[in-house]
Amino acid sequence: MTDRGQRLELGILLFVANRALEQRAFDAVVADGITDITLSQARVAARIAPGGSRVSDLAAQARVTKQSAAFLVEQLEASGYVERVPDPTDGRARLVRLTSRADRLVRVANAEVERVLAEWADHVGEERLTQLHETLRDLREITDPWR
Amino acid sequence: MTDRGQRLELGILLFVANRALEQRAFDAVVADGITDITLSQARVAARIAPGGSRVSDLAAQARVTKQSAAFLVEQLEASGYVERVPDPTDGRARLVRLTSRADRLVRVANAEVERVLAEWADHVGEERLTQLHETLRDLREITDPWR
DNA sequence: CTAGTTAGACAGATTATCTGTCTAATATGG
DNA sequence: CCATATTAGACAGATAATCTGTCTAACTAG
Repeated sequence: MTDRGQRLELGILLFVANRALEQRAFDAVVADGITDITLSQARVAARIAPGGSRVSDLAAQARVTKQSAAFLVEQLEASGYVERVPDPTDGRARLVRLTSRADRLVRVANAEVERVLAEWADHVGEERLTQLHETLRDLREITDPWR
Repeated sequence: MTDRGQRLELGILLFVANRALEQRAFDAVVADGITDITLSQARVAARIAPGGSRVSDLAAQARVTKQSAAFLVEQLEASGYVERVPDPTDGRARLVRLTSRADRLVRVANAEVERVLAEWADHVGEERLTQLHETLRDLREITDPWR
């Protein structure tokens, strides 16, 4: 059974799992020879939508101020991983998009995430991992103001 | 069903849930009038074991270097939330312990976490929340080198 | 068309984090 | 018991990340 006292550790458990996944993906990227990106930059890059995202949205999703997000996007742009184009639907905004230079980065990171999830599935079973995912997806409805 | 593509978002989901919980707890502390602590400091403080923890252990659990952890502990000590005492079992080490000044902090944060978890249980059901917790606890065996 | 809001740029300061080095204490293997 | 290796944490210095506050241009709603 899971009593109240133990429940307080849920935050730690979420942190540990998230951090383990993130670190494995980032380490794989570095091991692949991609060393001109930091973990903070990668966190922002990982949140860029297929068609491009606004800095404000990235900031909201990464839970940092838009100034911080803009700073990281600036560096990603300098490294050539993203480009900023005017948003056709809003003259104030610019869309941040991944460039082709980011392809390898994305591929390597995703491959490692798949590998980690396979290990997780081995450990707790496919079904429980699926349940974990679905519960978190449902929780997002009340924990994430963005989307 | 949860296909492979969707699985890649698990990292984001873990992040969102963790961050939501952490932010709610921290906001509650600030709302209670406790403003002389930062989120980073609180993260370290939340990992101090009942009998005290070594800086090295806190660093490992918070996934930062021991220099970073030492820096945050130093500030927590200056604010009076923790004290450092020699570790009787190891002459090199010092144990970081919460002081009585931290009591209110801990109480307010824990109360808010309980509140958030009650909301989560309302949203996905007690059973699924319990499953979430148990799956994450099992995953910790392979994702957390510490403990 | 006016008032309010939003996107992002700019400036400046603070906070958090890292790498590298050092000393003292502990643990280990012969 | 001693030599060696490891560990805990302090110290120094540099860098990275983050924040608050302000400003302009562009959108939105009444």
